[in-house]
Order: sequence, then C-alpha cells, then structure tokens
Amino acid sequence: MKSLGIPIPTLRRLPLYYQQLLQAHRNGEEYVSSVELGKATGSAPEQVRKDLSFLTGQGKSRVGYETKKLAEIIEDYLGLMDDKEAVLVGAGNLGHALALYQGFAQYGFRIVVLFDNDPMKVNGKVGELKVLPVEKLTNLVERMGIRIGIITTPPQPAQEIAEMMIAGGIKAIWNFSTAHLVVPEDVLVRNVDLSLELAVISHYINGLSVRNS
Amino acid sequence: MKSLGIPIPTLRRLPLYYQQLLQAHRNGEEYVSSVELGKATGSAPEQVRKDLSFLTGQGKSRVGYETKKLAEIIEDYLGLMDDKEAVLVGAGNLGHALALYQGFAQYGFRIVVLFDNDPMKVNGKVGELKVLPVEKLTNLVERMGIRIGIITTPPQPAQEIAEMMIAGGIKAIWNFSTAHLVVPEDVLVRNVDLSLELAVISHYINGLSVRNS
DNA sequence: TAGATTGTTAATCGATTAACAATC
DNA sequence: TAGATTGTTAATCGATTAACAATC
Repeated sequence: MKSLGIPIPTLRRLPLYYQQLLQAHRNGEEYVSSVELGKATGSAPEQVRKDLSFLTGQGKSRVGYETKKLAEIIEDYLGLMDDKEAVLVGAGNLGHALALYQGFAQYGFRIVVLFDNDPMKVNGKVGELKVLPVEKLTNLVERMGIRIGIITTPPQPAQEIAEMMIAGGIKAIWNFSTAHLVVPEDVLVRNVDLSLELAVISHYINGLSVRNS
Repeated sequence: MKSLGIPIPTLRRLPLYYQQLLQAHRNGEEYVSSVELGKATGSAPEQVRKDLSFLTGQGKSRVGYETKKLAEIIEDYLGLMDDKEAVLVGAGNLGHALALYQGFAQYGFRIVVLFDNDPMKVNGKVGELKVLPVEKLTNLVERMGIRIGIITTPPQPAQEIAEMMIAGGIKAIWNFSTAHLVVPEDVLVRNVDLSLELAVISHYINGLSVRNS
C-alpha cells in the first residue's frame, strides 16, 4: 500500500494545517507563517514547511502562506470537497456514533447506508439512515458505485465483510474491528483499533505505579 | 513524552500478539511461533521476535513461544490486569459509544463516570453511568484517585478540560477532540483524531479518480 | 538595507528488515 | 544429527530535525 510520493504522517498532518488555515481566514488573516501553523498544530515549523513542500511551493518569504489559497490547495490535494459516499457494516455502539457524527461532512464524507446481521436491527433506522441486511452489501455497493467501506463489527465476520465490500468495488476500508484484514494490493485499509491505544496508556500508567510503589 | 525503552509501535503491536496468544491457548496450543504470530497479526516474523525481545527472552528454539506464559508476560508488562478507572468528558455520540463499549473491560479498563456541560444531559445516565456537570470534574478525579481521562468534546473546551483533569491528578489523556493539547511533560496524551484518517482515505480515493478520468 | 521567512539539502534519529549464529 | 526457530547484530529505509542559502 503505497501512498505514492507523500508520507502518510504528512498526509495526517494536512487536515490540521487545513483547519488552522480556515480558522485564520475566518479571522481575516491573509497570511500565516510556518511558525504559527506549527504552534497551533504541535509540529515544528520545519516540519510544516517540509510537509507543505510536498504540495507546491506557495509560501512567500517574510509573509508566510496565503491562508485562502493554501486551504484550497489542500482541499484539492486531498479531494476534501468531492462527495465521498461510504457504507458502514456493524450497527453497534461505535457504528451508531460514526453514523451520527456530524464532523465528517466538512470533508465531503457521507455514510449513506448501514448494514447489520441482527434481525432486530435490520430494516430499522439509525438517525436518517436505513439498516439493511448484510446479504445486500455487495450488490448495493456495486449499484451505487460506492468506494469506501467502514467495518465496525466484531473481529470474526470482518474478513468476510471486507471481501463482500471488495467484490462490490470498494477501494478503501476503514477498519475499526480488531481483525487483521487481508486484501488485494489496490485496496487501502486503515485500521483504527482503539484497544491498541489502551495498551500505550495502560503501559504508561503501569510504569507510574511501579515507580511510585 | 518518552515511553522509556520500548518503541510505541511495538507497544501497539503487543495487544495483537496477546489476543493471538489467548486464542491459541484456548485452542489448546501450547506453543506458537513468530511466523504464526506474524501471519495472524500482519507483521513479519522478524518484527514479532524483535518486539518480544523487549519483554524478555521467552521463546524456545524449534518450538516457539509458550502461549500461556507469554500472554502473562504481556499482561504484566502492559498492566492489563490492573483495574484502571477513567472519566470521560463529552457525552455526545462518540462519548456514548465509548462508555457503552464492552471491549475495554478485557484490558482492565473501566469508565466510571461521564461529564458534560449540557443541562439536558447532566444528572442523567448513559447505560449504568452517571453524567455529572463539568464543575465537579477536578474534585471527583482527585477524590477517587483517577489517573485516566477521555475527552470527546468539540475542540474549543478541550484544553480547559485537560487542565481540569490534570489539576485533579490525571496522568494520561485519551484525546478524541481535534484540539492540540498542551500539557506538562509527565502527562501522556494519546490523540485519536478520526478525521486525520479520513484525509488518508480521501487522498487515496482522489488519486484513483484522477487516474481514472 | 536588514530581517523575517521560505524551500531545500544534509545530518540525525529511530524503526523495520535482513542476515545469521546459537540452540534445542 | 538435521532442521526449525529463536535472539541479536548489522544494513536499510524513511521520517524528522537542523542548517542555511535564497528571497522578498
């Protein structure tokens, strides 16, 4: 899984800069420097400049980066303004939260339908969104030309669901399950396993206890 | 923020190995090799051995790692079995989902109370958990000796909430807000900003569209 | 002009991957 | 013993940090 050219850490920092640029623009600031961007986002100014140099040289010596213009460049580069439809499988707590979360819309990201196996949930609704049976997954994805799938199921069915998604033409999977997914080369998988973060936190707290006792 | 000795990527892989070890143990397998662990978790076998070597040499040539023993070593190392109480601030969709999620319990992790500003939510309940007003945060944290805080609020109040947490003695913050938190050196912050993942996905899908058109 | 700031090249750092001797 | 597998050292890779010339 190559991201062709740009490092993934850089890619993940771009939305942080983007938000700051929008903010600055709303405040009527025409330019913002790498130092300011860095301070607001927690990166070193060199890092900011390096990251932005992947997009295109836009900064001006002495004044910094044009807020509006650079925000637009990032928008284009990440495709933030394109409408991106997604399906979500697994209408549990986390699935609900993601389906109802408003914040994704600002990046053109929109969940259009949920899937679940549980007969209690199927044909119900979560907010405005229908919950359909998993059997219809591949078909609907294909028919609607959807390219993004979100998995918020337990680990057991995750691989099978990924395959159904891919069969329907999905090219990017946002995997919240703890399963390790095996997919073809041209399919992007982004794993968000919250328990992995717990390990870091737990180890840190554990270290404190050991030292204190 | 140093994790003293062990790389964070390694720390994040340990729970993956741990789950596989438990699984193997349940299946009655006494030993598991680095090749098997790697295949199941998506790491190279060398990576697995390297990671495990941070803990203690436990493997045996020719047979692999003792499932039960290694699982226990990881448990100890990460402090998974210690009861770790946490507070959560921001009883929105994501806050609900985290509060209700069952999966954290297996790592000894337990959210004990929620906080929110919204008078509609305050003094209500989410599942079994009370929702208290944010004014009580510092005090309750201090009184109960809680060391872990979770922030699932909008970005604006996040810094202030972090400070209230820290004032009460919290040492690790799991930050789901998009805010960049500034904290003392001895406080661990783990950021989970889901929109950063969206940037990676969006850029990938964008790249596909460009190539296809 | 002097000074601030960019963009880029080079140096450093840290993690991953490869190689291989040791061992059961 | 032969072969599988570990543990560790060395090589590679990639990202971050530092340095600095170019520029407005």
